Amino acid sequence: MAESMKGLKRSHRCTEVTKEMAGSEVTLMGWVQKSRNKGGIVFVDLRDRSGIIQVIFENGEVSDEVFEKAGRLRSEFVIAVTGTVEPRSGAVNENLKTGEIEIRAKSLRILSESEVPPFPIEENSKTKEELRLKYRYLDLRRPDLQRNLMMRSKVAMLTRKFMADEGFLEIETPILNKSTPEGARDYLVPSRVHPGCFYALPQSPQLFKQLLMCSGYDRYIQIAKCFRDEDLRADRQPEFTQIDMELSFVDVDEVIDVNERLLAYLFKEVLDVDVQLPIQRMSWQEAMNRFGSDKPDLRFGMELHDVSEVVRDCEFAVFKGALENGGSVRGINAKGQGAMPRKKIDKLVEFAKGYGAKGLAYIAVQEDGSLKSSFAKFMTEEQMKALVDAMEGKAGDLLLFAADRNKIVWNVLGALRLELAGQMGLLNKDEYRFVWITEFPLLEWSDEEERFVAMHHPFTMPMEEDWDKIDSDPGSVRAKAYDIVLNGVELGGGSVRIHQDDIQEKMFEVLGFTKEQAWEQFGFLLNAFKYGVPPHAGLAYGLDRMVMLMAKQDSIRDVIAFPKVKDASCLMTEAPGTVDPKQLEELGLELKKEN
RNA sequence: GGCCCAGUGGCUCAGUUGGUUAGAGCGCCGCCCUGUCACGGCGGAGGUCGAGAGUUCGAGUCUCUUCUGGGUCGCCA
Repeated sequence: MAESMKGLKRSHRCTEVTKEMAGSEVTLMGWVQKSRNKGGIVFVDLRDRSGIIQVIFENGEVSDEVFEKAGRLRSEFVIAVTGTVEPRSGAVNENLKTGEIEIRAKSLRILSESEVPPFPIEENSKTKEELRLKYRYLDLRRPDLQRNLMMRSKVAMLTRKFMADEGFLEIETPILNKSTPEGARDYLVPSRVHPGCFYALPQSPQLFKQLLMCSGYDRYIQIAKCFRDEDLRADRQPEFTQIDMELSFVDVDEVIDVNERLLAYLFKEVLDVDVQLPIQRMSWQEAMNRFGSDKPDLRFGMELHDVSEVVRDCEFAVFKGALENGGSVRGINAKGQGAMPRKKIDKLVEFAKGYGAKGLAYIAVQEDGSLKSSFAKFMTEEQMKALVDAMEGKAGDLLLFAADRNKIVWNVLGALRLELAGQMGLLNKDEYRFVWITEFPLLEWSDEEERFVAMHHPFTMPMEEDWDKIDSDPGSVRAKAYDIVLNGVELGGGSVRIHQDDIQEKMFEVLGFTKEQAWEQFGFLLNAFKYGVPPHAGLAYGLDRMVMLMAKQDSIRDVIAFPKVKDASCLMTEAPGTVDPKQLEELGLELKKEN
């Protein structure tokens, strides 16, 4: 029978009780982590979000009624205990923050009983995620998830504080918006009042924050929920949270400056980690050439080497073909992996094929300096030696090569580099290596759409020095766009926005919009720009990813209270669900009959 | 949409070349225990081996289909 807490008031959380409070009376409330009944004395580990403290019920010291009740306690019962703080008369428990003290109970109320939970409520759970997500409210009781969510709260709180001190205003933007076709798929919400019309949930507050700049709010921030109807990953959820900001009258450096100081502040306050400022900057081109990725993990080396010139005259058809088609041959050097068994190398080849490679060439430099290679027979001895030298290959190294179009070569070697680093144990979660990636291409060719698409978004400012090439060589125009990358994860990104209507019109033209289409989609923004628009720029972080890295987790699900699974459903609520036909009728919707 | 991994008591797992009645640890239930904290002792309950079909004298084990979860490619301005 659940008891009332009438007349009781919690005095402390469990680990707020200290040994200096010995002798005083406290009232604690929480969950029974564990009870150890010794017959004449009952030990109860009491848990709340702060941690655990031991409570003792001693026969004779408490009333028979209380002692009998204490004997009935089971895991996850919710109880209220009033008692005296005492230094432990038994052994100290080094594993507990409160290990030197205990509460000698005087009274006990069972506020709520509990069935046996379907999995143990404990740190470092080995329970399958499927089950944990079905009972997420129990999973969230576990100390590691509680720490993650408390850290997340702290990051959000500190961000607001820092940005407020920097003169930013927190302004909310709408959730029900107009759909725009560029970019990710929208989540749509049917309109009851306008049958056949739909709102779209925001993929980001992009256009609204630009309008706020037009309206003179010169520094805006929002911790904003965003929605994208795309397939999930360990670091992608259909709904996620951005720390979104926009600034007026600034160029790239000022955005970077305030954000570097924000990052340094957050990492110092939350993790006591010192971020060295300024954070390193690297152009997109350099990142691709050196790391095969626009989000390079700088915690380790294993950089790409372009060996196209070294192998230009060789007879190996794979290399020759790639070079003749305007591609390149590049390699990475996996130090000390020269003895890797053939089977494992074959697995790497398969791995590379998953990223578009047709194959993977390798040279294993043996301890005696001799070479084991998949393509030596097509090469002269001098060519092989030159290649090994170009790769800085030493005895015991494994050299891996990809030859194809640049995009594929980068993609393959970038992925391979990370895979090998993982296998070689080079990824230290305690190390935080930031880098700004700058000078992104403005446009990217889409084979599917057979046109250029915006790499960032259509409002991104091109670099002045490249603008004259917008007609002759659009692919070579760089943008005033920047990403902040941490340990190989894209933490955030942003750009300087176009505020000149002639440049904006040209952008739409290059992207294949007719004037009518552009006005149909973005008319409100283009109109706003007619009435005095300040130069502005902004940036948005993935808050979930940031907290994931800070909490040293591998998935953003571990820093989101109620995440969705791979098919975007919720195992706990079973959303999405069907709706009553009446609701559909009201919305003017009819479902297609399934065959 | 493609590829890869996993699914065996409540939880985590083992289960040999297909062969008796499918095991272990933890948890759970009962009894005992006044200094435990991975408490201890004694006893006990609990399994359509994710589902379906097939091969076979015989399937947890082999084949096919399917479901669920995870990773990833495509996708994610």
